[in-house]
Amino acid sequence: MSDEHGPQGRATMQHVATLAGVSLKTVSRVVNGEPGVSDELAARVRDAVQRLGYRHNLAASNLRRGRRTASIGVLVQDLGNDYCAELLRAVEARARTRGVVVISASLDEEPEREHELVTGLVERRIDGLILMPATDDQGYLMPEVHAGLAVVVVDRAPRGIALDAVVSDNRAGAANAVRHLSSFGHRRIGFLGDDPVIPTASERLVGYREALADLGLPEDAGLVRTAVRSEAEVGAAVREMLALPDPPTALFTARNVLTVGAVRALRDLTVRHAVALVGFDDFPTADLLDPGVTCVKQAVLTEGELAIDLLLSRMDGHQGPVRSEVVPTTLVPRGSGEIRPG
Amino acid sequence: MSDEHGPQGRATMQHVATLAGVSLKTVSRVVNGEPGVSDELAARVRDAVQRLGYRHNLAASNLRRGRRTASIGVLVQDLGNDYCAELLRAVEARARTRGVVVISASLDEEPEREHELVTGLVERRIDGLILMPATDDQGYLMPEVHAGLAVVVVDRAPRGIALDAVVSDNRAGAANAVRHLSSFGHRRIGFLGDDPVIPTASERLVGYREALADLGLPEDAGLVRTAVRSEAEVGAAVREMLALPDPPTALFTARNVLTVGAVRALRDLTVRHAVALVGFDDFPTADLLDPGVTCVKQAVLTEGELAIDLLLSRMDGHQGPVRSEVVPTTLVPRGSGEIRPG
DNA sequence: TTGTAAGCGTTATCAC
DNA sequence: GTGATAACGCTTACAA
Repeated sequence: MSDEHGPQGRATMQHVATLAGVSLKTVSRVVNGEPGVSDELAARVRDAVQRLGYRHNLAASNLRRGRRTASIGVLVQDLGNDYCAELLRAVEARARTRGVVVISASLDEEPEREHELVTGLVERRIDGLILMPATDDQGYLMPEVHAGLAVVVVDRAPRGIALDAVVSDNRAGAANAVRHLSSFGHRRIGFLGDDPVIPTASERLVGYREALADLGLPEDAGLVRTAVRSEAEVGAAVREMLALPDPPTALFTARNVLTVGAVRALRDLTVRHAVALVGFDDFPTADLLDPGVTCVKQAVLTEGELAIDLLLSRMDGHQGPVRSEVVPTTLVPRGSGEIRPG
Repeated sequence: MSDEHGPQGRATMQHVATLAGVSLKTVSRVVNGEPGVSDELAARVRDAVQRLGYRHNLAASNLRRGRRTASIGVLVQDLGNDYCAELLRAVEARARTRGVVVISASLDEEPEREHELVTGLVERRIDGLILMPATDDQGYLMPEVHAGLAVVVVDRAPRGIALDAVVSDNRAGAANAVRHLSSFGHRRIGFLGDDPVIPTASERLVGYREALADLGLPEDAGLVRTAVRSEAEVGAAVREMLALPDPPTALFTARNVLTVGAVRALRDLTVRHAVALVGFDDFPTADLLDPGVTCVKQAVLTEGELAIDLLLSRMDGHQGPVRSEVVPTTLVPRGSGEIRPG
């Protein structure tokens, strides 16, 4: 509460020891709650700690102990995205119970950032890493894993290296969306997705195609738009697709941002009750829109919990072979996906 | 890429030096890009670094250098909330340009967690802290600030200590919402807000009351509901309020989660086009709902940038008096706030 | 250009 | 019980 020391710099154990009139080691014992210190000295030490505003220096402590830093990194594409934010929350909750702090950052699909951030985190000696990769090869992590870094990849399957992973069943989820639309009579279903270099985007496209093939529906190249990145771009894509001579009667959007953009476009075109829509990845107000937006919901909470559990087990020394969890999705019908062709 | 060392433990500079056949100091020079090392030795060192998978240990480096850790903490209420997530993104973007990593966590309005997390971060010797307080007194930060920790408080004014702060103009924003509704003929405007121990909640309530007084409208205790915490609770509150003998013709919800809950309730009651609604704090699909939801929008990006700029300036040694930024809000009319009384 | 010594704040070892 | 001393991995002086 007081200020025995200057406005700059922290008191060290030595300062505390001097003020308390004891040795450095005694302070260390008190601070670490080790037994074998008389009540009187312990009290003197605690008093000095208070007066100096002493705070234990974990960096120095870990350096000497050779212990872990009790910190993990979580690298996702965009902390502003609901999927990523929820994932982080799930990880954080579980990490806190272990006294582990979470260093998080967004990659924005930039491989460069992934490299930079991983380097920064490794130099800070994080104990574990949960990664939603922006690179198309995570082989560069090999030395880190070898040196004892625990790594779990989420949302996208790891490439170029065998790592524990947690992913949604993207193919099955996408295929299910198409089958759902087909069951309501649609035969011309448009696909709007991200750049297929992003594994989830390509998996969802594969699922779309598989379902079309299964259903005996022809694939029309004009109804497939990939590399649609933003809400603005998806609006233009929807407009173009619906202006085709033989337009689709239903749309499947492969990411939540694209779904919202498509809803906006359909509303502007006043066809929101005429063109069916199913989106991959849920979003908070999907049920409040008119019509409600039918979504393929990912079990984000489950994925986050699986990821942190896998990570913690590795951090605890688990040495077994790589584990891969594929988490099923659920289709939530809300109206937009149950519109019949006009 | 190779594994000269075991699956546990990291190579140190000494290992590199031995393998390269040079002194420890030479390795240090190469790793830190200091001049004055012959090309040949530098190459030998780099080769050894590669082979051993050596990574610079920032903790040890900082310990000796007495330098900063190039890390900051960001403690918000809920990383899943759009306001918090956007704030974090803004902070993160700016921090990255300075090589500063961000350790983030959610407090969920629990003072205990704030204390725990701050302690953990201080023990890790973060250079700065951006805090959305869950405590009603941040005086406990005094010794940390004194010891050189840079702190900026966001969203809620600091209490019990003078700190740099960035807050929305909650009173003016709330008052503006009420005036807006009044200008459309409403005289009975319901208030739904959080627990008034939360400063933003009480400020918004004050703004509501001030506007009523200014407009010469009577305040009806039955139209004011505080301590509404969740989406579920707000639904019940809306139902009760609208069941009153003399129900409100308009609602003002003081937080985005409550706004969404109110929209859901109004829809379920099939009065969404009959009862006006203005919400404090914008949310992503507010324009897509039917009617669009009129919101008092906070300049989150601006707030985040101001916060990190204030923090960085303190971290750079700025010693001036405490600065307090009050960021204006904007009312965005979208339909729900322009409904006239029935 | 390269290497040696000491020390950053802490803890482990082993004496007193 | 308590305290000297060395050491963790690194960088700053200062020599060579």
